[in-house]
Amino acid sequence: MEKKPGKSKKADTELPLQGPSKNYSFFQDVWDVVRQIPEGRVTNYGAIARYLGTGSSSRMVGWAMNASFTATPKVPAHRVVNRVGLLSGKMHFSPPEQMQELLEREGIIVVDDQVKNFKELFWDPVLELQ
DNA sequence: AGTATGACTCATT
DNA sequence: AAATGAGCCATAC
Repeated sequence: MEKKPGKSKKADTELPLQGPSKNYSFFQDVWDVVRQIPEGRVTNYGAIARYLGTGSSSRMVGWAMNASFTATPKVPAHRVVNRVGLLSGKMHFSPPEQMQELLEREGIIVVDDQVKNFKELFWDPVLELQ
């Protein structure tokens, strides 16, 4: 990935919302949301980011997941996939297959690292959590 | 201190 | 419709 300093589009359409940076509670907030994902359901990074008001910082949700392994109580990080239902974070599990295994244990079908029936299993915190 | 790199996503080409 | 570019911002080097 390249780094580009010049900003051109979309900057003025950004919403101010709450202050995201230097909030260490951001990780905690992410974990709290993830802990509320029901068994057998999944969500994605963008939805969590939107729910927390950080809109376009879905990457940071990924970082929060990366740190979630050390979190207590445990965070069901395996229930967070990318926007098309792909298990993009499986390589970060102890054995990478663990993520799929955990999902299948909850009745979720995974084929080719992708959650089947993703659209119906999708749990949107913005809608479900209010 | 500056560059690079992501468990991402969206708009534009 | 696939590929590219561009924001995002905490860590790593």
